[in-house]
Amino acid sequence: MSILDNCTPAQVEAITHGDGPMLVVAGAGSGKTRVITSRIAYLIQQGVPPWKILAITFTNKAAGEMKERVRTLVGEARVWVSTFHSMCARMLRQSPDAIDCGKDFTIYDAADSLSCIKACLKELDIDSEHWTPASIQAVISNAKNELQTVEQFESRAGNFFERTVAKVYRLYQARLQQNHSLDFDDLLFYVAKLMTEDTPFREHWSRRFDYVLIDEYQDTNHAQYLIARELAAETRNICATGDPDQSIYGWRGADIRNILEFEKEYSDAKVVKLEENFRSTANILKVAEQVIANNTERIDRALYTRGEAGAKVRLTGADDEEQEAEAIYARIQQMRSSGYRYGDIAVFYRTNFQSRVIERVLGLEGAPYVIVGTVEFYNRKEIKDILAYLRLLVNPRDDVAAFRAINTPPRGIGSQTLAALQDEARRYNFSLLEALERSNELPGLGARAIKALGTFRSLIGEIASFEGTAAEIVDHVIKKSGYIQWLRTSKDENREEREENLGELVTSAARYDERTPDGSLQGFLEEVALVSQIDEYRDGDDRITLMTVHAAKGLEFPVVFVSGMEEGLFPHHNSMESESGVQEERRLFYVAVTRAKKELFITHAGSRMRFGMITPALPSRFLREMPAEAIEKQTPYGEEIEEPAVSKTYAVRRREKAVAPEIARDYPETDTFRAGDVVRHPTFGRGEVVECSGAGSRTTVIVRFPGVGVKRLMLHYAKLEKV
DNA sequence: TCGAATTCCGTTTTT
DNA sequence: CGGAATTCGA
Repeated sequence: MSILDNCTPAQVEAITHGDGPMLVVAGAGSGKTRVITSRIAYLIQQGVPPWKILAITFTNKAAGEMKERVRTLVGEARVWVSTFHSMCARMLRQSPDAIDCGKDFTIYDAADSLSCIKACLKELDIDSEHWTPASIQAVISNAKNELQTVEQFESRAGNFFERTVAKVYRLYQARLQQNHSLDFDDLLFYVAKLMTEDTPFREHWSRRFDYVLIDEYQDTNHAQYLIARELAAETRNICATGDPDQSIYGWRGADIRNILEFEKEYSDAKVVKLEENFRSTANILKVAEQVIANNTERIDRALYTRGEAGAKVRLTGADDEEQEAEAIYARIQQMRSSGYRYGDIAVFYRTNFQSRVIERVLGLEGAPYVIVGTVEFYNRKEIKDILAYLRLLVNPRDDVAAFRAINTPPRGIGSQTLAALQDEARRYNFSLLEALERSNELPGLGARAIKALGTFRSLIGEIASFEGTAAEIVDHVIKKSGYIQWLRTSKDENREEREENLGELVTSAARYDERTPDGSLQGFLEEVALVSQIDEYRDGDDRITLMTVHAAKGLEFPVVFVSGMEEGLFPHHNSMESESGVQEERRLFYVAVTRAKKELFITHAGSRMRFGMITPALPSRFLREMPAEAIEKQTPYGEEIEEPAVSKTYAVRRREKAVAPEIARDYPETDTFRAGDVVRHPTFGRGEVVECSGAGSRTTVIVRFPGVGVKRLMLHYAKLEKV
């Protein structure tokens, strides 16, 4: 079978493009991934050595699948297919002198980085009400993505907040270096710096590949843009593919200009547009296209399909999230009776917490499902605990790991002892473990503490001397550290599940050993650090897939549910203040809709439990942007709602009075209520305030609604009016 | 120092 | 509501 079979002329044009830069602007469902894999196969057929081809994908899962497809097409596996992050880690490890700590560095994930930042804040005695460690982390992350060094950031810091962040950035970076650790952003940061400023490094890597292909180019940030550009500098055979309408990572530093200005960067670039959609029915595509047309910051283009109209997109308003989940379950069963399998079905949501209700209802009903993301496997407490020991074996200077391992399970090393140890380490510029080595002479410690430290010291020594495969080491650590014994005797209600997870960790190490014969514990840990949520997900099982819209990027399902379409949730509060924020949310919705092949259900709830409180919500503005002729409105029970063509409401079932889907207003936070006030609520009607407590955005009002009951509402969300 | 009890606080989205 | 941080008694 030829690589070009069943391809459209535009696809063939992209696949067979010769040398020189090329931009493939590919709409949703236009066969973009297939074009890239086919192009790789084509290049190999044309005699390009496979090891001279580099393909960069967005996730490791996509990388694996792409490699597999190339193998099927031309029986070749020596192509380098990887994500930016994995690739950068490999580049740094292959260049021993590239960074100060050489090639033996540990990769900190977001949680490790956060605890490091917390430690820095503590050390600097910064304790602000207003700035969370996470917000400081985000600012530092953005700075790194923009390639701002500590010095540059310091010189640009204007206000008090920025100057504070600058201090943290400096200390954080120093700690990372001392710990021989890199966070996610550092991987890109260092490689981008080296590619632009270090001649030997650049020369080596820009000659390494003859062809560079980058997928999801619309989601690259500045550092990634530079890395890609320099990697392809020698031959200029760069092929970028993406879709500006699917740019959904602006908050992470992704710069949509990278794709919009590709033609400026490469004036001789060939541009191929793939505008035929092969994935969705006409009705689904119509909904997607009409909604995205509301974005102003956009290149005008229209996708088309030659496929059938298909079923209308079904829109359902439920009273609350519980009913919404039940409605989804009911429609799922309906879909099954018309021939779909569980595995054909996906449920999307904007934020992770929404998965809980859906999960609960599906579980109650006994429907099989899999959640992609949420508390990912490697983020579980017990896993991170054991990983801390493993990381310490690979990199004894990893203080974040040392801090975690030293008293888990508890072995008599409390905060006092730990503080003394840290003082010692800081005074002599030691790592925590180095300070531990001389802990016998540590001043101000009691005999008990010294003994406890000695126990831990010999434990680490014992574990370090153990040799074996990654799986054997993991197993050894779980047992020797006393962790499993501690877990078994603990009162943790999830202890059995946790023990199973630890078993699963050994299994995954064993799988790594099998897959990577020349692997090491370090290799395993690196893989663990860089796996994404979606990488873990394997389709094929006959189960319903639950995931965030972000995680759904690049996937497709015959049946799709997009849930929680409410103002404040989708679009999300934090994005609603700016027009560009709303536009990114709209692109996100566009991504969600275009995942569907045959059947699309969109749902929203009139109220939702948030922070343990019922918070009312209006239908999302995006719902009003959908074309009426492609929509069918349904009750939560699946009955069609006959309504006038121009309707203002989506969610009226119980009450006759319509809730006007007007855009959420801002409510003055100071305008509080008192007991006895008579108020009106858009859903619950008239009521009397029983109690009002809290301040600012956390103000809580308890209201008794005659005939409805007593409700606890958050003033920030509740649209309460004084009567 | 430990662990149970209590309070606090959060939610975008993720490599 | 549910996990993390903090407090407090032993």
